[in-house]
Amino acid sequence: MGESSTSSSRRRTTGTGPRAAERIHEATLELLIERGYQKLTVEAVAERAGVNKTTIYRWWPSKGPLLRAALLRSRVLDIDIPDTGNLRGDLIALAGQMARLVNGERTGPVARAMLSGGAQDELALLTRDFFADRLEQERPLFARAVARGELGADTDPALLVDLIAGAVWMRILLRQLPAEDGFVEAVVDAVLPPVGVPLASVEGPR
Amino acid sequence: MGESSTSSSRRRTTGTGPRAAERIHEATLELLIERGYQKLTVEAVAERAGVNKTTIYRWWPSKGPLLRAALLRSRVLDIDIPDTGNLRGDLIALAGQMARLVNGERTGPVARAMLSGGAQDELALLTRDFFADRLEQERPLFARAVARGELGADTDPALLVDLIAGAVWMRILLRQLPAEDGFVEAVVDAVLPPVGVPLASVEGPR
Amino acid sequence: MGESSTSSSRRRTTGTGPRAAERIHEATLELLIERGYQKLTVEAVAERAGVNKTTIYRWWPSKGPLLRAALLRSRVLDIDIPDTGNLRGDLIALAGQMARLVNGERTGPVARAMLSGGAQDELALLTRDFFADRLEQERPLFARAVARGELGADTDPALLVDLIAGAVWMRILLRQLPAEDGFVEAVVDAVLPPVGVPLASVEGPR
Amino acid sequence: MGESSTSSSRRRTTGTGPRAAERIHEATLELLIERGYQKLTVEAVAERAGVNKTTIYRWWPSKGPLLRAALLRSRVLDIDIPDTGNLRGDLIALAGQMARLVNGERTGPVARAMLSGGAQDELALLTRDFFADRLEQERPLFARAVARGELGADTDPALLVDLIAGAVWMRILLRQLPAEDGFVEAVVDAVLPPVGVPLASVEGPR
DNA sequence: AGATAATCGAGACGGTACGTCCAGTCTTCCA
DNA sequence: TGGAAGACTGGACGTACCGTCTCGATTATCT
Repeated sequence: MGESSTSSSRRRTTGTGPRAAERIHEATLELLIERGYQKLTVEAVAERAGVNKTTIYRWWPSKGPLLRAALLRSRVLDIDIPDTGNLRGDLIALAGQMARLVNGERTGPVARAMLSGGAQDELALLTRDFFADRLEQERPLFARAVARGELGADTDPALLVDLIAGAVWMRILLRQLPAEDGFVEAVVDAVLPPVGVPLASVEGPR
Repeated sequence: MGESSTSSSRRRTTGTGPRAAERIHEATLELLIERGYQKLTVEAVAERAGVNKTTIYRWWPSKGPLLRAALLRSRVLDIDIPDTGNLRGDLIALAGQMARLVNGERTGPVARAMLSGGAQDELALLTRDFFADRLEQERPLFARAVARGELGADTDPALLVDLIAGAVWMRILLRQLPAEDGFVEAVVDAVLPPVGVPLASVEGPR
Repeated sequence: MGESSTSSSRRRTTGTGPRAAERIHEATLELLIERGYQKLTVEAVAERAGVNKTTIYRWWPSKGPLLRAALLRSRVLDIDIPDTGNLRGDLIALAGQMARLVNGERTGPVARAMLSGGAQDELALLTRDFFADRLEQERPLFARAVARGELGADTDPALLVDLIAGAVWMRILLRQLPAEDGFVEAVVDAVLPPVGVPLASVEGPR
Repeated sequence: MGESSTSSSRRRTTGTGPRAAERIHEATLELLIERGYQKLTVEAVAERAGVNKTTIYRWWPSKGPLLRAALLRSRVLDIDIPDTGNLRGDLIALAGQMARLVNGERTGPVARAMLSGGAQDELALLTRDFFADRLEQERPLFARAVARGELGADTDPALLVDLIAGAVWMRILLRQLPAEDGFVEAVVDAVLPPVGVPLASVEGPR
């Protein structure tokens, strides 16, 4: 709005990034998908984007921040907060999204990159923020569940999310096992037993 | 066994690895701890081990397998299967071990390395096998719980383990949050709700 | 003159140089002295002069002409034609000036720059003109000597100057030897033996 | 001798330089001649020599030492000490060699390079040593002249050489004037006046 | 105690990418 | 509307490691 108030040709790029920012971001993601985070090189990004290497270094100090910017500008990390009317449905939808993120042809490499660089590298910030943002976006979902009486008011959403997301990432990326049918449901049900219906298998005293 | 059938000192090294294997493994782990997986270089390992670079390449094709060998020879990835007499205690002990593995000064870098290289790199095998081995070792624990009646016979131990381990790794390594007191208990209790008490009514401190 | 005929403030700068010409010249000479010709960069000059690089490139095509302009505006290359009353005294004074030019803290780098760029670079013009100008200024000195009968009318001043200057530059800049006491006198006397007074050391038939 | 005493295939290269030293030296000189010292790049040398850039950097720290090595291995800087039977003839021959060195199609760029880098750069050592070596080689020439009685025993050969060489370099490289016929003779005669004839009366063609 | 493998070290190499500096050009804003 | 600033392409820098190769020198077992 205010940006275009004075003149249609007002500066768009200043402070924002290089003129070829979009091509650079695209090239970055393409190469991430093709080669993985470790083999992603600034040099290759520059070449594919048809841009000089120095242009990239002028705007991003290294591979990590570059990828971070590319991911933020893209929508691959966006999530879609479900609202199915009940907690179980919402969580299953969420878990399904995660499984798809982690498995997807285009998104899987991104998830892997978060593992690769996320624990110590320059990507650590991205990873932390990604999960933190997700959690913030998911809070209303849990608030609705509390309002519906499906969840105690003192339940910690972070814990539930960590359990579900952790299981999905663990299974698919670290264990490298396929997520069979019913996996996400099983995960959700494990942390969220149907109200009033004890797990059929949990008969004995625990 | 068969190897030493003829003589106690007979060909310890042939086909097994370089003479300086031990120094190489030590150097590898030291450098992993100091620099992290990405900045771990074969060249530095060779130098610190006082060995020629070619010697390392003669025995391991690259960084991943080298680190794999070093980790397998070390005991840092070993787990200690608890037997506290009840499932909850066992799982809390297990989760505590995981948290320590992931947080420890010497073991944290190893865990991070598994994330770094584990999802696609040459370390993927190590990661997969590590978690698979763990699960195998943990099976008796679950068998005891089933025998005690704490768990249904059809419960999938893998799911429980993925939930617990996933939450721990997610929280500490990806979210990069500290594991506060009570975290592991909360994780275990979340997947293992008090008997006969529907989740929705569990308002008490978890 | 003609420039200010209409108005005192009329286009002082047009065609003359950038507004910050003085700062740029100063910065150029400072950096030449600090770093030498080869490491003198337009970029550094711009930064030190507090001016954008393009401003410099608008006015001078490259490093050489820039330095040339800076030197011409400064007085470091000026010479002072001596008039001691006799040729030997004049030449010794001249040679002394050269030695000081070549050795001086502020002027030495300039002399070195003329060597560095003078033989082929963009500074070649400067170098050629510098020595040509010098020679023109020195001609009266030789004319006086001829008038005094100290020199044959057909003596080539250029040759004498080349011999003297060449020896000084050679000794100090190329051989990189100090100019000891008596050096300039020896140089002058070698090309100009005192009339009728054989060099004390030149006894034998030459 | 001792090197080949044991076996014909004994190591030839150790400590001497890269295997492709000769090709590298050739490429260096070629490029020096084609482009001049300033535009001589290690990268281009590597490419022309069919060698990787790192190979060059493994052996020489930078352009200067590389060129120095190339020049020393080549014979372009060699001089040929004349022995014509009299001092004047010897000096004229020497001065002629200098003029040819400085003017030659292949040697001129080398001389220019000595000016370019010789006064302060990494080539300074080369320049200094080149002229020092020359002088040492020329000493016998002057000794012969002294023995012949053409020169006083206390004459400083360095001074004569500086005068002659200085004049040649000055005239051709700095003044950028051609060396007309008779130039070297004039130079020599200027520092070596005809016996018994005071300078002022030397009217003849010089 | 030698013969014979296996193993190692030293030295060098081509190659990729790094991150940086600087040259010189182009585009865009501002006074 | 011309001067200045900012962004850009492009070339080279010098470095770190990669993974490979050759060749002689060591070890360690075998007979």
